[in-house]
Amino acid sequence: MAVTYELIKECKRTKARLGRLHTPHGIIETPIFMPVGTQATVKAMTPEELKEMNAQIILSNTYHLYLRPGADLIREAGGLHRFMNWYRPILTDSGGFQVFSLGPLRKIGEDGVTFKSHLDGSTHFMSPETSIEVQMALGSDIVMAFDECAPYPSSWEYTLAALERTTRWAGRCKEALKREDQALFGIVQGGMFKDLRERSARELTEIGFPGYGIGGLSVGEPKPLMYEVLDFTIPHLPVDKPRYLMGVGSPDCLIEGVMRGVDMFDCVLPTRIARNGTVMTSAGKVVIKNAANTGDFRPLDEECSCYTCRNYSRAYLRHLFKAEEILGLRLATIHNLHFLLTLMQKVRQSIAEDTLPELRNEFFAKYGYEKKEFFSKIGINFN
RNA sequence: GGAGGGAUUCCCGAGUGGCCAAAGGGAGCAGACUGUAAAUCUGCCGGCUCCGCCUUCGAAGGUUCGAAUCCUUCUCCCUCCA
Repeated sequence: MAVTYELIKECKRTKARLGRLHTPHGIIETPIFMPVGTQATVKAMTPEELKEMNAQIILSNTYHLYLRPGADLIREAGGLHRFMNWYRPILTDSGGFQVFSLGPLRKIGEDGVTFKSHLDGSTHFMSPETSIEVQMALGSDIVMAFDECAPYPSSWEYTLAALERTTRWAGRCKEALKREDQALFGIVQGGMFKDLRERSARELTEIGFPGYGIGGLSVGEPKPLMYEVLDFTIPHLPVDKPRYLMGVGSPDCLIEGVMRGVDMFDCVLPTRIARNGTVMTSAGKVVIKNAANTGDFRPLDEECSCYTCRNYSRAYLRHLFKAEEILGLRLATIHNLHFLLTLMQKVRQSIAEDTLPELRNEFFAKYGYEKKEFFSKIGINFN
């Protein structure tokens, strides 16, 4: 098998696990956060920068690369790793999420999905088979099944239909994948419904995959609901396979997810909010452009050891964002990715030491989540 | 010396008798962003005892029920002709 999961340790106090994922391009320590590089680039980052912050694996996207530059070109380039000069593991999303996010531009059928390109309006068809075909051309280490991510909220009936289709498509994906150096992960759907999540997990594990994505979450539902779904979904997934919670990346959700048995996460959040001028720090979010940072010559986060925090001040970052200098985006992106990657490093360490609950409580207290939840309950919202 | 044009809320700039606290930008302030149609989007942006009132459109005076808009004088700026 191309990708195998080695379970190293199960936390004594939570459902967290310490593991290793063996892939053709190297070993990944789990739990892990995977930066997203949709268009064969983690926006604003060079591979060297990603390596410096210890990114172990990155994501890319089948739908976007299929549209541009096209699968043939990447095959000709010698695969995605060579094309983008990243030789560590790559996971490719199937385009399933675009079925959700490009809502008005697509039509779902049993055979596959007809998309209108967001680039030029041209019509394209993507099925489980074509998604896998493109992903084989890309040559990613982990290939995701082509699924249907239902929006939130959706009815039980609609969610059931999407889940059943996702299961059938997962089977077709497995049939279609021929390369032995790639591993296919199935994706559990089922919305917020316990019976449907269980059903999806059961059907997929019957087919059998080297890993399982948990999809259809972080689509607008409240966080406690997402945690609840994780609580009743993960016990139905095999212990000896990695679980990948798709699209989740706020620090609190990462910790809560790990405590519920999630091994892998990906999210555009750190890179996107960085470009939009928000950084994550151990004391909570900081909007860089805020007037309060004008004369603040401290680093973004005094506890952070990233390139940005080692060399630059809040005042400088604020200046760069105000002046719309491209370096600002880069420095903020470096920081945010480093922040989450380091957080996951600490999480792994705390699992090893059986101190994850303490880490969680300390982190939340300092980051300000407990406080925020309290104030939002009494109707006050602040950053 | 002569002819003409112009001065609008932090900046640029619409508005030429009532629907104007005054379009639209910009700046400023604050917020959102979770398998990336995102270096994007949203809100606020004269003051107050805020369903109403007060102050404001170079200055002063005037016409009018009513003026940023019309008239008079003044100040400053710009263009052109000598």
